[in-house]
Amino acid sequence: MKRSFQIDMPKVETFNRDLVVAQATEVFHDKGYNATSMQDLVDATGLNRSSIYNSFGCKLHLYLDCLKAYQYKYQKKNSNVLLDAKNAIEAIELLFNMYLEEMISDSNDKGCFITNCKSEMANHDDKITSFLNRDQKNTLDFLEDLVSRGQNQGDINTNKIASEYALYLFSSLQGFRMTGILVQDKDHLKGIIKTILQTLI
Amino acid sequence: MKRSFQIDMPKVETFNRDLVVAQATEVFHDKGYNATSMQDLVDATGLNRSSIYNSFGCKLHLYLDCLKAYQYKYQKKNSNVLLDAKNAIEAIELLFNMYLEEMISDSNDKGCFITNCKSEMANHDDKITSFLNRDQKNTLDFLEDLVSRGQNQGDINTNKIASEYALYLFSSLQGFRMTGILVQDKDHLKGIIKTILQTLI
DNA sequence: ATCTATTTGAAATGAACGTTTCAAAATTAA
DNA sequence: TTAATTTTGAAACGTTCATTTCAAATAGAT
Repeated sequence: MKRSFQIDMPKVETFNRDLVVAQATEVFHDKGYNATSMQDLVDATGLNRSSIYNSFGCKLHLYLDCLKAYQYKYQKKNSNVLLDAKNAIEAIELLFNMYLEEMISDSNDKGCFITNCKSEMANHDDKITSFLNRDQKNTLDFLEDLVSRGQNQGDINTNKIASEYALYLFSSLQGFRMTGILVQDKDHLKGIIKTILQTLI
Repeated sequence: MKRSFQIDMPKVETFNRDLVVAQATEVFHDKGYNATSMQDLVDATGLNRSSIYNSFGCKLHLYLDCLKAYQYKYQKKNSNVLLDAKNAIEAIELLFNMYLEEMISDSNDKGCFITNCKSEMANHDDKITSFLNRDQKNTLDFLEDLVSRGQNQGDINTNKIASEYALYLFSSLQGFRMTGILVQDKDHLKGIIKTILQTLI
């Protein structure tokens, strides 16, 4: 722990914490939690085994840190997408397209890290389940706000209330990213996006 | 192996293979492949450790047998749904409703066993990946046929070709079952189904 | 240089892992 | 009964697991 208020300031964490988390995330995302060994993490981060335990506590805690970093990264990406969109429906399309590009640029797509976590660990560990529920709520709020603005501005229909469309989009996004694990054809994936959006227009 | 043509017919497999697979499936489905230990399977099946190896080869082979049994079970369920539907769109609705009922009847829904397998193991083991690709093709063919009939009979629109709608439904179904892991509100889930189907009408 | 805290290396912990082994028990057809 | 085969029990295999330990090395601040 850094304690900058202290008078003595001896050796300080030298490694880049964010980088280490990013390296660990890559392994966890690829292999899943249970198939990832501590040795895998030592190899991927270049950190000493003891250092990992000193700095992150345990395997599960490091995993949670990776989940949070991934969540933060994509929350930023999602927000940035909004800046490039002239309206809500285009924002949603850009959102799906962002994931599409990531999916096809990775020849062996691994799906969404958080969705994989849900599939592997939801309702098994309390901290994980809480994280997943919070992430779901965040995403739904983000989408509901987006749909709401689209409905106010007239580019999204008002057949259903914003929260209902938000849940539909949340569900669709998960399915889309699951599908991308085995379907790598860009046109096919584009077709899914178009069909998903059709309902909102 | 049973060899009924043999002259001598000594002790024959006594346990119920289908039952054992069903019991193993429950554990694999709940915990996933990697978190399931051989001891878990011994406990769940009541079989001796050696008997499992004699009869199923190895953990992965038993897992594959479970996947195949699950696949077969739901292929039958899907086919049966068609018998109760007066047209294609209703068949698709009944299909989603069948999953909905299963999801809410299980207070801790575990999602689709095969989708969880994809999330955990796709592109890691060749036999698993082959199974998943075959299952995907089966499902897409089933859905395409269904959509095609709906389009011929007029209850599904022809804005997109049947294969495109099939992929959309495949993706939507995966997302729907992923969503059900944490969303247990029946009305919310019903809303997703309605929205998914809206596009086809 | 000295104090303080971090990082490292390497070994050790004990438990759990998937899998194998094999003799004894069980079962059934001949 | 005898012969054939499966099932069982229990132990053992060697490996890997997550985690701990601790002395030595390192480095910033005084």
